[in-house]
Amino acid sequence: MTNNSKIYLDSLNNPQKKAVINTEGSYLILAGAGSGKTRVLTYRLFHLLLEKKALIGQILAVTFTNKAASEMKMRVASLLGRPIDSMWLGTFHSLSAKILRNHANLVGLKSNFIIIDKDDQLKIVKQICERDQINIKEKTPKYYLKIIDNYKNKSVSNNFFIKNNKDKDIGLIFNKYQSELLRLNCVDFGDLIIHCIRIFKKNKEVLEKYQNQFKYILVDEYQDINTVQQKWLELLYLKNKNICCVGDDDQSIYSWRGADISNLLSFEKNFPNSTIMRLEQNYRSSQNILDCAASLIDKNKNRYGKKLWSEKDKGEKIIISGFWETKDEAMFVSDQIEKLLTKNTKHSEIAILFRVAAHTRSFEERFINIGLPYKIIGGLRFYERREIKDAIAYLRLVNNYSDDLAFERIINVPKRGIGKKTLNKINIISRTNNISMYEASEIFINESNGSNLELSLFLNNFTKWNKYKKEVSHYDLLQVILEDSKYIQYLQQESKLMKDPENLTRIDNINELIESLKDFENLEGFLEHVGLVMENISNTSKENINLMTIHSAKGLEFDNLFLAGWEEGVFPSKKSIEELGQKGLEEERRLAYVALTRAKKKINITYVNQNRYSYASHDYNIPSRFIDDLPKKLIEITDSSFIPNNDFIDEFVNSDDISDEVLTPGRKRMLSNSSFKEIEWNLNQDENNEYNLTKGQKVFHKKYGYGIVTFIEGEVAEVDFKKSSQKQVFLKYLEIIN
DNA sequence: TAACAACGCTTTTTT
DNA sequence: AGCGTTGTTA
Repeated sequence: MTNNSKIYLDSLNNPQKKAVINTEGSYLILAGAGSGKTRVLTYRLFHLLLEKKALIGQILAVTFTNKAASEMKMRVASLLGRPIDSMWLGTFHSLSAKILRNHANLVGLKSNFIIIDKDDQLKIVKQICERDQINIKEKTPKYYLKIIDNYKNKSVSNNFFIKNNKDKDIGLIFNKYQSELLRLNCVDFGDLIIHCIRIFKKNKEVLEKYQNQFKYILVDEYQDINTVQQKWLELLYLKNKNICCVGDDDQSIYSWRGADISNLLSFEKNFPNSTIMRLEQNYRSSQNILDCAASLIDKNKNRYGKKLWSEKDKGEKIIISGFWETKDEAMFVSDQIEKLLTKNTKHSEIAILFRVAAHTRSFEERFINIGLPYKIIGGLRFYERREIKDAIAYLRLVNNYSDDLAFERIINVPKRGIGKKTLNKINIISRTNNISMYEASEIFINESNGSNLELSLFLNNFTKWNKYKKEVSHYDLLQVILEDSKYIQYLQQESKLMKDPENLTRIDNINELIESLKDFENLEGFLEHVGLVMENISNTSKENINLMTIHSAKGLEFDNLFLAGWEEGVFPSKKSIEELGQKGLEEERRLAYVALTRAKKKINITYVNQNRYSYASHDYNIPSRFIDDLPKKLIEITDSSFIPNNDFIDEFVNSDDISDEVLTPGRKRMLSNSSFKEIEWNLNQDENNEYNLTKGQKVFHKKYGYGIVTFIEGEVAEVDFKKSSQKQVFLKYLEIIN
């Protein structure tokens, strides 16, 4: 190979180049945010192929999400100029599923096993509790499931689990849960990997086959892998011992899912003779943003430590704004966004990040009002919607009559008068004869001389659909099924009754599902995809503003970033701190670090004083401590609740009646909307005159709580607050307490 | 079996 | 406050 043909290496800096061309041995690449990690990974893959170190099928590349996998696949394919479909590139789960399908019999499964989701898992646990009469008052099925799931992130052995739990019920439930999964020919997410490891350990020849096949292993987001995944990697690595893991300890944000940074910290132990490399030049963010992020993450104690630097300009300060209510926050952000849009900023370069998925709501309302296009990434996942799961359950059952979980889901949807009693009888037949519910219901009908008309109609339909399956395309099949089963009719009826406005979109979702079916060659392919892909289908090429949680923003970047909900309790999450103390706080801080480092140019942070959860409206939130962690010189704070004359309010109060020019397009649209009502600004100065505040008066303040007035001048009072020091506050924000 | 009332829990993050 | 789950009744 001449140097000429490696021209692609010229676009890399030196550390990056080293990370690409050192192919033999074990490497840990500590890649800071925005340091070109993905680039290094794709180039490394490309390099391996170009240098003929390995064939496409001899590389194992593990990513964190399916999205990342398909993106990498695309990038490498375009560098290479040919498709790389035969590369083993995917998530731990999808790769494990692929392996497991080939050797399912070795762990007592059939190769057409079904991958179940949380709902199905929970259903099984519930059934077990019911059958064994386990009290679920104090410890709910959800709790048991959580323990099982957590355990499956940590260990491969079932026995260990039973031995180490004092709670007898958990051991019992765990055992029954596992045998129930086997009986139903199912696996949960954790099992996918665990079964693989079991196969590897018990069957040397299988393990060797894969060990020999995978000459090179690549792992992305290494900081977020759990103990079981680490074991999986170690087994496959042992033969060729070429592994390259890329990660950033500062961006580990999945400990609640079993991610264990100690994997990263003990890399040299797990993969002996390894080399650690660092990528510290940041190509993404302005210097100010980097400095802010650095000063924040510096507060964490448990970290490798690295210093990111950039050749970019200082850039703009981070703007921090506080509001009373969530709708004020949404309004401010949407106005800022409209300003950006008038400056020809692309929608796709704008993102709003949330700690909690549910908090997108007030923003959505606002965007719908003013007609801004947005999309929610992550959020309510498409495949988790009720109607989608129903439709898929029909498909699952047509595809495989012994899919009992699918059977139970749709046997009475839409209502066929087949309730608990009938179902119970079928269930008993199924269990005593060791047959599927579907077969059991055939027997049930024969025994009852076909008296259950609805049930026999249901079964007849399936016989019919099963025939269709061979004759028509899978998307036509779904259409037929949904009509024959009167499912569509049922949705239409529901939406007519207006019980739930959601029902209108349900039919749209079904249509979208039928459309997306066309992307798959056959039904089996689609069902495999659905089992593994928990992400939304994003077929919208339209320009949209991006709304998502910080977790799902991992790996992404945007010019303009809005970070909403930076309040104590929300972010850092109260729950996280309560459950894990200092550790929890550090993870929250890493999350904040991830959030900040998504931005290329500009960051707006917002917080809201009033508690977001109105059912507990007695508490008021204070700004996140993470705001205090940012260097004062690099930020600008505007808190409308304390400075009523700030720009934001001026602009709003005046803009409606003064000048058209200040009106953003969205605001115009909204004002022309008859149903729009102006937001009530709590700025009525006259009210304050009614306050007869005197020195020594007990008062309540929404932000600082209870206190005693020590001094009054004009509109401002000095108050000695119980929970805080002496503060100067506006009279109008004080409530008199008698 | 289905409809309705009562109750209690929610708001962390996802393959 | 609003949802889903459980219990009660027709």
